[in-house]
Amino acid sequence: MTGNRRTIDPKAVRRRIVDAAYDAFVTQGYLATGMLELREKASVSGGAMAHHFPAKRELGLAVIRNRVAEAVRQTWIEPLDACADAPTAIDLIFGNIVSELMRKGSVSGCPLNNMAMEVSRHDEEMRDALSSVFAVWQEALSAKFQKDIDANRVVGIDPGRLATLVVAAYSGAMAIAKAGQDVRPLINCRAELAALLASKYSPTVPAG
Amino acid sequence: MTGNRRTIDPKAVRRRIVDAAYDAFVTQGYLATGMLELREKASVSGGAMAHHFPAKRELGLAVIRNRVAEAVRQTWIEPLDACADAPTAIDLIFGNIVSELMRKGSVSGCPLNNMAMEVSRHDEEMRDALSSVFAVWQEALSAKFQKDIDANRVVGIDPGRLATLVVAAYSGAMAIAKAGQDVRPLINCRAELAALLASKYSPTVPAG
DNA sequence: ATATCAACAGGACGATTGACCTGTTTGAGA
DNA sequence: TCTCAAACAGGTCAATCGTCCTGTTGATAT
Repeated sequence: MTGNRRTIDPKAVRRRIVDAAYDAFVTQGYLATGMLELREKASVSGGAMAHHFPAKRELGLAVIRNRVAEAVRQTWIEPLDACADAPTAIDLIFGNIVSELMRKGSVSGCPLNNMAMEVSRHDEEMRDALSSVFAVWQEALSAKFQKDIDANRVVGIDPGRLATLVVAAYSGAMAIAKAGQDVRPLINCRAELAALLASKYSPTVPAG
Repeated sequence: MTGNRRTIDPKAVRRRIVDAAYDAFVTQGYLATGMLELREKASVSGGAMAHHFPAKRELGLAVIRNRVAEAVRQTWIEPLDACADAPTAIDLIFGNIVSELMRKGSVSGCPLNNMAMEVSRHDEEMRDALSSVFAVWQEALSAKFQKDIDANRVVGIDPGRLATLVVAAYSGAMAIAKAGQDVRPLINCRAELAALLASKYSPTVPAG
């Protein structure tokens, strides 16, 4: 019996490491997570870890560029493309997040925001990677607003500025929700943003 | 010569430590700051540090309850009390922050947000302390909106919900600004919030 | 078959962390 | 004046950090 044959599968090993790192970085934080802890979670030896990720910061960069960027794409950009207009998409996205948080029972925060707060001051390369994810997110939202303008669904808005506000409101609401372990900030921001967008999308005139 | 007389001034020593800790926690982060580093910055011995703060988390709690809460009070609650109405105050506060950040040339982020992201998942007592600062902040803003309602300056708004949106937009904009080392997210959110509040404070009627 | 290198195992490395120790000095009350 | 607890000095402690080492296995090319 040669049952303890060594399995050579670099892609799978690398994926296990990055998966474990993404989960740990998002829930516990980058600095609070040790390489030894990740080795155990991913069930890889020190040699394998060093082979794929000689330094922790390379693992951090991989998590940002692969997992965090993908998470933003899935939760925000895809629904944006699927919905008819921006307000519908934004309300749907907030609803999805709120539902999932209530199901899990705890608020671990926005992955992008979590990592950005912690590492952006220490490592310029990570900061750039995180900043570009924010930029992609905001530009996708801005483009959606622009589409609504082109389709005459709305007039008199600044797509870029409005996109910044939505992204900021989401990130901030998630931060407050995380600090209080309470989803209500997200619910409140969802309602306020919906009302704000509704008033912009349904034209009004001054009454004075 | 007895020139090296030991100076006994517990209040001053404690204040030096907390000052150094607040500065370091806000700019570098809680976990990224070592106790030895703080001892050097505050020029205190290991014995003095252990006497005043036997554990790091007690220092963290002191920073949150004394310095972070005070910072929020000064930058947000005081201008809120000084201004005629909420929109004026909010625009002033954003303007102050933007000016100071442009003067400094770097964005270290919102002190409350920075600490909340990092420690709220590890220490329940710190999380409660941070959450209560968020609550005080939001309630002060909500009370100001209520005052404006009582004074007939505005109608048809939900003070609590609107306060949540403003706090979230500020926190989130600061997070994006920090990640990109760029004040424009704050400028954009300032403009959008000003427009939003202006439309709520100057009544409009549907035009369709 | 043999050479070769990526992939992996297991552990050791120095550095640094937060905590805490014993001993000394100071100021205030008895 | 004497006592004693608070305040402080200086250094040590085990634990853990991230990194890297040597050695072995497996797949691939020739």
